[in-house]
Amino acid sequence: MQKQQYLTKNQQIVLDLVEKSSEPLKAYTILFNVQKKGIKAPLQVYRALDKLVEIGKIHKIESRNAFIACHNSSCQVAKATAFSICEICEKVTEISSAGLSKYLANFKDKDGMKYSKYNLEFFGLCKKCR
Amino acid sequence: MQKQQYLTKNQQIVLDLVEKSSEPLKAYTILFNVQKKGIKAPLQVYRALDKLVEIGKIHKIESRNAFIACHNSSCQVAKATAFSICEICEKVTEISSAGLSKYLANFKDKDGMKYSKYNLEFFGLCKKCR
DNA sequence: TTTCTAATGTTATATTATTACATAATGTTA
DNA sequence: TAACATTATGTAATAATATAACATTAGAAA
Repeated sequence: MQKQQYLTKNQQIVLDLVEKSSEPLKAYTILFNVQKKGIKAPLQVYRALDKLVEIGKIHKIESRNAFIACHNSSCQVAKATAFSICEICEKVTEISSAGLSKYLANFKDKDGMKYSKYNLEFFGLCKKCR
Repeated sequence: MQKQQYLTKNQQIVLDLVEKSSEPLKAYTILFNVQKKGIKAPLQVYRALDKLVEIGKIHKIESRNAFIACHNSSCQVAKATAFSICEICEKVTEISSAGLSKYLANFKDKDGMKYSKYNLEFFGLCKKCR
């Protein structure tokens, strides 16, 4: 097999669910919701999630152990992600700011090291919760 | 009780261990290493960690579920953290860049929202692993 | 067709984190 | 000091998150 061209059945089932959701979903919430589609075990979910993250279709919100669909058409690979997270209602929004991504992509540390990947999570209160 | 002034026994034991470590430690690794000091249960470790994170003495590396001592004297509160993580050797370094922290502290999203807190994790290869 | 690789299915288990409840220690207020 | 409030502790049980191991299947390439 060369590079996988289409999503597999399990990957598509998981992606459909995550895309329909307005909030980040946890792995076991996903599992519960796809059991009627024939996915029975955690590992089947985690494997689909791993692949979907790898190809940039979804992102993991690390501080929440939850997964959200990518809403940034330019994320073909999961390598530069930024989110805002409301500390009250837990609403999560993907930030797409050209300025921010440019700044971070070019950021060099003291040793002049540049990075191939980053994940940024901002916390605060969303409009509604303020 | 007012604001706690000194660390408690368990907090100090956990902090000592994390500060001595050259790499991020996982909660159960900490537990294993402090059992000789009388800490017996996971919860005792997690409670100490929670407090230490809250007061900024340590930080959690979210993508690794591990804890590292703060090496940035200005981190009195855990509200603005940035790390570089080597994807091969897993070395983690806290980044302290005035430029970066200023940029992120002032970052506003499309709605003009500013954030009270952020966590940024950069990934790449460290000097040794390149 | 044979081979290679990726995906699947399944069971079991490892790892990470919290709930619940009882007790002790310390600070606050009357 | 007594009564109280708050924070920390100890302990057992369990919940939530994630992976290992192994057998099988499916599709693409040689």
